[in-house]
Amino acid sequence: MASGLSFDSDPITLLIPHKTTAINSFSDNHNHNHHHTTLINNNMDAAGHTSSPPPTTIQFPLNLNCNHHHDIDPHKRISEMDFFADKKNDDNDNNDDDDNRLSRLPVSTSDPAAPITELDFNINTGLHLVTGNTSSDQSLVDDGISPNSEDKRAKNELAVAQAQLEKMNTENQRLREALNQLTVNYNTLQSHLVTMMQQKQRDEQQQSTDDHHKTGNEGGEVMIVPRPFMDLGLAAAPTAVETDENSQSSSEGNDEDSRSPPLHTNIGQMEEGSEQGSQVIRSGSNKVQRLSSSKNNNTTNIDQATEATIRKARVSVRARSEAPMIADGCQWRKYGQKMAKGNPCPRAYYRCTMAAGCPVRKQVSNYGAIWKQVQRCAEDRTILITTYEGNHNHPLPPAAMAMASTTSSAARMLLSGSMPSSDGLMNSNFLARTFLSCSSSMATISASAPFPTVSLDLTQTPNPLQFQRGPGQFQVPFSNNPQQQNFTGPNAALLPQIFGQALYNQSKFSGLQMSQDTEGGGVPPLHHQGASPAALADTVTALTADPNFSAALAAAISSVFGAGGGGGGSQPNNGNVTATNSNNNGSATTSNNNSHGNNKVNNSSFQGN
DNA sequence: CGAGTTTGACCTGCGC
DNA sequence: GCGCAGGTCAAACTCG
Repeated sequence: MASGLSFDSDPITLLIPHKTTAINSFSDNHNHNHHHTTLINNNMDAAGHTSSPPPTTIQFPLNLNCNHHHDIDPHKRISEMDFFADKKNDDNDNNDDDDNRLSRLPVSTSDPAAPITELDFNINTGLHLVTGNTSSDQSLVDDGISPNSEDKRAKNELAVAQAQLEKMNTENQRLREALNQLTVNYNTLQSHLVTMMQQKQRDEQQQSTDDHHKTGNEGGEVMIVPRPFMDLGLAAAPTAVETDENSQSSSEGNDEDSRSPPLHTNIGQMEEGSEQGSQVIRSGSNKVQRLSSSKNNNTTNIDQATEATIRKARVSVRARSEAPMIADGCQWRKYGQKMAKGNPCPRAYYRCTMAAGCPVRKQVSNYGAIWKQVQRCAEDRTILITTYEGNHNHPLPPAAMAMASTTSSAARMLLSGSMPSSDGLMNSNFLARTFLSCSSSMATISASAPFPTVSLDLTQTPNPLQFQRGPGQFQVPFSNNPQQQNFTGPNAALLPQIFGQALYNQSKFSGLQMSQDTEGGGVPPLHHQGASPAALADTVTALTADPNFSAALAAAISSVFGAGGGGGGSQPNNGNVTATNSNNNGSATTSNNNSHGNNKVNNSSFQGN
């Protein structure tokens, strides 16, 4: 089992020391690979012979010790011989050999009679008989009237039985593999089915949307969101691909082009700019609200409403940082600022500028939100709430992708509950589940108005011991941007890498889970690709059940976010990942302005973009 | 001069 | 219907 859950060089390797705890927590449920651990515990408990509660574990040492032929205890011998006896008796019914039956009795029952001693010895080394006995028996048979003829015959039978056993084992193995393969195929088909159903649903919605769009252009009042650009809930790779056709179909009469050059490959602004002849394309989100609330009362109201709800799903990341904005790997441009009621700090509105028309927006507010929620002290200005909304319609750097995947997965999980990850985003889904499973105080879901929101609270103070973990644990790859290595100490810029690392680890973990299932033999792999949400949840739960995991994860992230709070933010980096000196004025209301060198808000220096 | 930010005004939805 | 609050726009402003 220890080898089965080996995390190799992953930072999550830190789980290993606590693995036994986790193992014991769920080994009782479904993993037979853990019986070795259980066996050890039983043996330890067996010193008193009374403290081993479950009698079921008694059977497993027999299987586990099967490789040690010299350690066969009487129980094992009996069980094996009984098994042979049954088989032989079945065979003897056809062979009608009375002598064999008679000679077999002592063998099968391992009768402690005298003749059995030698036979017993042979049995103990019986595995060698499979290959060696035939020839030796023949040589013995050449003796003709040897007094040991019955023994020879018995050995011969034993060899045959042994061969049969091996054959059966082989076939059993083959069947097991077939079962595994079948299960995998089943899961794959199920995923395809779900994908196709979703695709069909989207197509239908798209069709109705196009109809609405046409009528909206005619009437000049209906604003249609063509496709889930801002789809946090159903963000998937195909979305970006499908964007093109949607954009082309909806690009007509788009006034958005007046502000930004037409870019038909990234037409996220179509989402907002469907109103023909409208002077100003305002309030994209409001349009979405309009879409969901009043305008679409034709056929697919429920679906539209659902999709609108999905579209408006938000992911709020609450972190502790002195920087005015966390670095999530994207370029942002501030387009507004508003004083929120009851919030002493204004809320800043950002729009993704990595691609023209990217619909992703985010709101950044300081402690105000928490102030409003729990009346926190005003000194706690390190609390930063970043709310993401929308889905990028362009390629993202790895760091940004990690964050985007995390947020979108969290939103998807919020909206879909246990939707199987048929879209290949199971990894991020896993991470989201991980986050949401880590702690109830770490992740909260607010389905209340106005929009369903997943809040990832990364402000929880982790276990201080987690910070003492050695290098290599939660190691953050800086290779994406060598310039970042100039930073000393943790930095908010590391967050995407953390997420990405977690994603990477998660993918490896899923792979391990797979192999574990296939090799365990006891548990059919029913949840390889997240096809079984419950099983996946079990896995996540098993992983996150270890408080050290959540603590370590929170520690890593909090250490990233809390760079400023912990004194690591000596430099006025202010969350700008770029290695250039971002002369952020430190104002709480204006974030990342005038980042000289690269005028983008942040994170623009990722390689390869 | 270009790019990004600031900030007042505007729009919209919602509750009373 | 009115007022409030959230969200957005765009002219003005800042900065390199």
